[in-house]
Amino acid sequence: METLLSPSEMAERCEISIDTLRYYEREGLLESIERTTGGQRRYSEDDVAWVQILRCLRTTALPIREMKRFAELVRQGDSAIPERSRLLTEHRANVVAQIGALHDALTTIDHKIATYSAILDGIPEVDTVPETSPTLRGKGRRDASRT
Amino acid sequence: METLLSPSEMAERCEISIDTLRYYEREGLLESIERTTGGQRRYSEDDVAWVQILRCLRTTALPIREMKRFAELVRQGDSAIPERSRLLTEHRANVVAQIGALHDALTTIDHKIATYSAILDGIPEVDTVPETSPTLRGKGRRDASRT
DNA sequence: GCTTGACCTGGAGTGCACTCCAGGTTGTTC
DNA sequence: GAACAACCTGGAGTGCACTCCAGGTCAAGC
Repeated sequence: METLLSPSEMAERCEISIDTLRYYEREGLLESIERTTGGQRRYSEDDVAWVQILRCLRTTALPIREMKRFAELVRQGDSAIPERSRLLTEHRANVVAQIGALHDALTTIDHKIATYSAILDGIPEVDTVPETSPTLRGKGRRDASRT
Repeated sequence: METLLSPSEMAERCEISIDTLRYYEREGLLESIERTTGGQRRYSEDDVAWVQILRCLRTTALPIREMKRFAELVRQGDSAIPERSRLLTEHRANVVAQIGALHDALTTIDHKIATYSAILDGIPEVDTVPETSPTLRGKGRRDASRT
């Protein structure tokens, strides 16, 4: 009753290329994929779930090397759950840090965009320290924003 | 009165390697860096500010190719502000998408960690659909979590 | 049973963003 | 003025995560 997926179906389902699927298998991230008598791969729903975890980890920039380690721990069964938990918890901190860094960058980008809008709206020098005298500084600069 | 920084000072200040600084210069991301009479680089505060923008863009995965385009637009002065604004606004959407993807991944990771904790605490089968009968399914599986 | 598209393998190639190196020059400190 | 670290250039090398390729096999429709 279980539906098995051909490579192209699997690729579409997981939003990943067939080549990447084979690459992951070669690297040992994917194992014991069923085959037809002719030797063609057939992926199960469990395989889909596992690839989705792999994708989640890749999205969050876990290196393939670490994903291999995780896959190895999964192979070891329940006895390796504490170690798997430790690995994911450590990685979680990285993800939180990444989100933080992106938030900071977003603030910078928003500030820059706001500065551009201000300049386009004719409000002068929003991005720079106001000059205390009308003296022209900075090598005779003419532009409202250097960047 | 302006303090100029040596390459190593600049590297430390911007948290970037000297090699990367030179690489950026070669690629045209950094321009008209001052030199001593002997030919050694001296970086200004403006250079620091610009490198910090570059770093912000790299943090958010803007490709070097796009950063070059942005640098080119900056070189063109105020007339290119609408285009710069457009570029950053487009990129902003990517950053927001990245943050969203990381949030989703974080949810998945947290769920996984919670499952592990539940297993370690002895609560069975939290990660899977409860069985309607005590029949053992899934190829005689013995582990509480497949992944 | 023939066509045609999907799939197989091992291995080579790609793009990106650095990173390192050799061989020489500069600048600071004693 | 000698020693020695920091710097210079052009170019080669690296690590990562795919991605592509050649040459052959499989399977579904007509």
